[in-house]
Amino acid sequence: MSRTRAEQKELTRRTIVEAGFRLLSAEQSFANLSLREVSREAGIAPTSFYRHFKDMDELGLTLVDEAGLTLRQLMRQARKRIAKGGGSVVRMSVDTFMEFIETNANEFRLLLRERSGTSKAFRLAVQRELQHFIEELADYIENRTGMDHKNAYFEADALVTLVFNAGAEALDINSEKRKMLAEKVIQQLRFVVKGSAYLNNKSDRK
Amino acid sequence: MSRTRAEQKELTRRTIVEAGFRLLSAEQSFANLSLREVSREAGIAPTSFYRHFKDMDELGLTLVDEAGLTLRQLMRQARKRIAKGGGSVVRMSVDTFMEFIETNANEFRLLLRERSGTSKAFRLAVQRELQHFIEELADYIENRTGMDHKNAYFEADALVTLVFNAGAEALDINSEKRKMLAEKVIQQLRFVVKGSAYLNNKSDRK
DNA sequence: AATTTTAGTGTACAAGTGTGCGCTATATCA
DNA sequence: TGATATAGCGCACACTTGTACACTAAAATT
Repeated sequence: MSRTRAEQKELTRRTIVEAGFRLLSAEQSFANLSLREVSREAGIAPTSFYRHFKDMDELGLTLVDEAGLTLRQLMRQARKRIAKGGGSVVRMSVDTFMEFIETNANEFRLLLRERSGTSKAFRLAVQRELQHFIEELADYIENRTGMDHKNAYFEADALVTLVFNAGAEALDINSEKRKMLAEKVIQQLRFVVKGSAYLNNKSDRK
Repeated sequence: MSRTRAEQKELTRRTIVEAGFRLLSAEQSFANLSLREVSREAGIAPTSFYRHFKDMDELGLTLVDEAGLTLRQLMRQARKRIAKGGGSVVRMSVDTFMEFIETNANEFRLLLRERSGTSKAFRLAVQRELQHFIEELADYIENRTGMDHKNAYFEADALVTLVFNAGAEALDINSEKRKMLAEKVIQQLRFVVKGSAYLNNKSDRK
């Protein structure tokens, strides 16, 4: 059993990470979260924190990674559902994303805020997560429509930007207004898709 | 001269406001700015701060208002230039906005960050500033194209969202990459404009 | 000229912070 | 079994923070 010790360590680490997520909310961002606060929530001594993370930044980057992972998993799942023959790709993706925001509001808030936060490392980490979606979507568009890579990328970037921003808006409104919001973003995505198709049809199918 | 006193007060108030702006940067946001820090920068005693603002929140809202005002003035100026017969409306507006971000980076950062910050009052204040542009643009589109109000609004919202986000991206890159960025956002705006026009031509002109 | 108002000051305090240091218990290794 | 490594703890320290309070000088009012 050369494991019990490492296991225990990993367990405590998880406790800290989860304490971190638990403390995020509309009123508290990671930036104004203190090492002592996290330690308290995790039920460990402040100095024990250092056994697992060099400092709060290291914890923060871990949280960003995990939030990104959660989002990616959800979207992959959605893609499976789409492939299996569900409805519109656009609507399905938007719905999935909105679902993510409702059930993982604080994870999303983390990404949203740190994308423009004061730590360059954080900003880059979030950017990387978004880039992931943009490139994947760009490939999909490129294959699907045959348009050149650059324009496919521009289109994908616009789509992700619009959805992400709608997500941010969703955080502050009640479920009544969310219907209107969903309608808005879907229409906006249609604008982009149609506009891109129109501007790229030098010799294309519909 | 029943003024000297009120004048002096207003002067000190300005000093505080400007100290606030001066302390904002890529590395420091308004959220992690302390009352004492601002007072120090303004050259007054911490307790004197209260003669002008109830608390840091009140100062913050003032800063948001002023940043919004600056942006609005710049855009109004741009519109005049456009009316006088300059080039493309889209390119002109984007150029003006990008200019704002270069010469007023910290004002923009303030808007960008507080839009998703931990204070609802701040978020609303920024939202109000953006709404201003969206509605103005929506009216313009509605008059220009005759499309219905809702779709004009959706289009305007998408355009502002895309430009604002490009601004956020611009903050972290060198002027070499900004060219590519400008190209990207302009193309994306074209997507939206064309797509919107296409989807709304039940009986329209070009 | 006497009185009142007020912008700005300095002191003080309680609360919170990150982190260095030395200790303990116990899992791991030789 | 004896030696070693280490996760977790408590204490201590030097800082920073917001703000209450009593004060002063001078502008404004009477």
